[in-house]
Amino acid sequence: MFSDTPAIGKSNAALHPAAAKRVSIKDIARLARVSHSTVSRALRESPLVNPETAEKIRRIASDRGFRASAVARSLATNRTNTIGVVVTSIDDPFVAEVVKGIEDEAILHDYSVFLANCHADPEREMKVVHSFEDRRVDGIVVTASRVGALYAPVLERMHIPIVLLNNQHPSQFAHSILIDNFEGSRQAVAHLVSLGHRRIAYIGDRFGHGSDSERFSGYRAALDEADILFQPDLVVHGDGKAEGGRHAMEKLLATRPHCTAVFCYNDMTAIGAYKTIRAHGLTVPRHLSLVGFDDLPLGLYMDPPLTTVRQPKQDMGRMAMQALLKLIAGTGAEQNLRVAGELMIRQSTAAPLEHASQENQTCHYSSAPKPGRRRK
Amino acid sequence: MFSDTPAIGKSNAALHPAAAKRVSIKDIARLARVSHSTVSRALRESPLVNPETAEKIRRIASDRGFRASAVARSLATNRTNTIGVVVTSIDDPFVAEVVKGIEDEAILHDYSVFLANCHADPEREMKVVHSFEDRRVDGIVVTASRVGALYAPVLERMHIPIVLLNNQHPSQFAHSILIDNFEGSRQAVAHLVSLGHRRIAYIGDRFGHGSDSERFSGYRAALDEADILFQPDLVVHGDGKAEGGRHAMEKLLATRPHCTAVFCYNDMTAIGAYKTIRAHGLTVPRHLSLVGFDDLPLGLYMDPPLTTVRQPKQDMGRMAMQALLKLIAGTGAEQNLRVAGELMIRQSTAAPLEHASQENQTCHYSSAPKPGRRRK
DNA sequence: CTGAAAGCGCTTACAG
DNA sequence: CTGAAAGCGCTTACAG
Repeated sequence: MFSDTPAIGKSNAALHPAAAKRVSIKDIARLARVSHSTVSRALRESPLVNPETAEKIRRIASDRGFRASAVARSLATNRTNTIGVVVTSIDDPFVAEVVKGIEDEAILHDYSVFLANCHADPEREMKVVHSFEDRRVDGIVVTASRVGALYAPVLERMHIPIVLLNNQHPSQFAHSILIDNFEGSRQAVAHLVSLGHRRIAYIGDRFGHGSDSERFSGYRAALDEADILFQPDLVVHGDGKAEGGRHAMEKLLATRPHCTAVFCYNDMTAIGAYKTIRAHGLTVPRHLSLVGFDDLPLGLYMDPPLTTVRQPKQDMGRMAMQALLKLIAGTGAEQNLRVAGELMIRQSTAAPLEHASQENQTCHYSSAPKPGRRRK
Repeated sequence: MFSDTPAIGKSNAALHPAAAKRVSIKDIARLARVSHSTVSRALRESPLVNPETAEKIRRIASDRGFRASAVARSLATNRTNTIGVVVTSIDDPFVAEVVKGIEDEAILHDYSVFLANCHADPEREMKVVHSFEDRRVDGIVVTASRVGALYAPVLERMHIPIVLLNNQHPSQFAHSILIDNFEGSRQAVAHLVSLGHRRIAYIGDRFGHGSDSERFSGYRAALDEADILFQPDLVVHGDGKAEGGRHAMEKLLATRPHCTAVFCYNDMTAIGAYKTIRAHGLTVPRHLSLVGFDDLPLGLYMDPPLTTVRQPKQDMGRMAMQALLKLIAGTGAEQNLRVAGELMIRQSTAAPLEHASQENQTCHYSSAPKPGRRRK
């Protein structure tokens, strides 16, 4: 029989000269002398096919290095087993860990992930989401979205579940994973209070940007709990990056009396603060205690290692994927998951100098200082 | 006409109850009273369609939020406009930057990128590559491949172009982008020599692992050029990570006489070395000069900032994508691109102490020390 | 400039 | 357990 020869590929190779002919399910069918339906079943481990036939088919397929086309399957099943992840920038250590969590979870469930940068540009973010729609991904996760709830109308017609991770747009969205900024910050500052600090500064992100206001609220709350008067001049703003932290710290060092501790919007801000502190010949934590937020690997290598609020980035990534999986399965409810941070106490925080030896470097604004420490 | 009503979606919605009916090219055709062929052409901006008709079709499509299925198109065209990137781990600052370069270049050419971790496990690496094959990606780039040339036979039948970036398998492969390890290391060490150092240590990766031997050769070459006798006890091995750097540095500090400078396999190794050096009450670069390799962002935040050999990671990513594009277009030649590193001189390197003030911390092994400096 | 037709490579009721 | 048939949503010669 002619149709039996190992010669593979139809004459349409002429149509796409560049593309090498790939063996298809039909080729395997011909070789195994069965219908392509049977091949399809055998390859998918359907119980509907005779075990011996199935084995034979699989052997032939494997011998030929045959791999069924996921794109053809997707067209037939209306599922791609694919998700899209849009990130601000992949070369951001925070994002990288989140993506790792997503990918690890995705692969467990036989999903592949598309990755796209949007450079924190809302327009690009929408563009990327649309390109994912074109690809018919089964779900999308967006980290640090700048669009957030504005998606709602677009999503309506897209029919693709989306979950937002640390949405930076100030509005609610049906499905999201969010770090508990308030509680994380409150604990960080409470830690400083418990060490005896009373003049505690806050270096925020750009004013009202991102999670700045939530973290600021946590800072305020901790102060209130300790009956420490809030001092507006102890609040300055950076830009969420080292550069901003450097400048903000300069401002802080220029105001008298000095603070004895600084809670930073995030680790990168703290990294910048270190630099300024060193430049002034001061030492952490001897002269100044420093706390960050995020727990980037970087903080571990600082001298001294940075006390910070850990965001379980990888877990958050996994959670996002799991939420997506539920939504895809149709068993997902609307929800905004709040993830707890964890205070990682390292060597950048200690009791203030004045505590150990009454130095004159700082003086008290707040009346009636509480007894040294305060424990929960 | 019945077929004219805006009612969209065929009755097959019953088959996939979960999947919401999507509007297809046929629905648009019905609304525009043209054939779906014409819709296809109009949407693809084919000159073969009447401008007015095209405009009308596009308007209708856009009103309905219609987005043509890339998967259907892929099946028809035998191109997915998709590439796969396999990385050891995405939460590695080196990898992240490379991926960014790839993605930026990909998006320019309307390509989407699949990302997959392989955890430096050759088996997983092959698995991931096969999953990419299933997805019919047009090309694949593998960073720090552990399989390398072993791919050859598999690739033969896969018919998917692959380019390797910093292949870690000690063998040649048709298409690769590689940093010039030898020359980068040679320059790094020559820099130390030029500062007056003569007892220069090398902390490698695990012996013979990765690019260790190439970087070691560069070290040797620089020594030879300066007529410095190679001292085996000045070569120790870490693991390419901070932990290994710490231990290796301990070993180095335990051998007498001390070295005055250390060239590290990479930045992470150097980061570990910093820690040990500080722990011994010594200071960089006063007591010891330190040079890394890679130029991770991290190095900038060290105290002092780390002198290192920069790998143009993003550029290398772009180059990999460009090479892939050529291969896909069929205009690619076999080639192994060597990329030049760049010595970034920062504050972790300086003249040795003995130079400034003859201290007794080190003594010379090599006979006939050359006159202090040596410039090219 | 337009439409009818064939085809891409699978899946899956349907009928043996 | 198996095969023939229809369909997934596009593209693209082919013939007007």
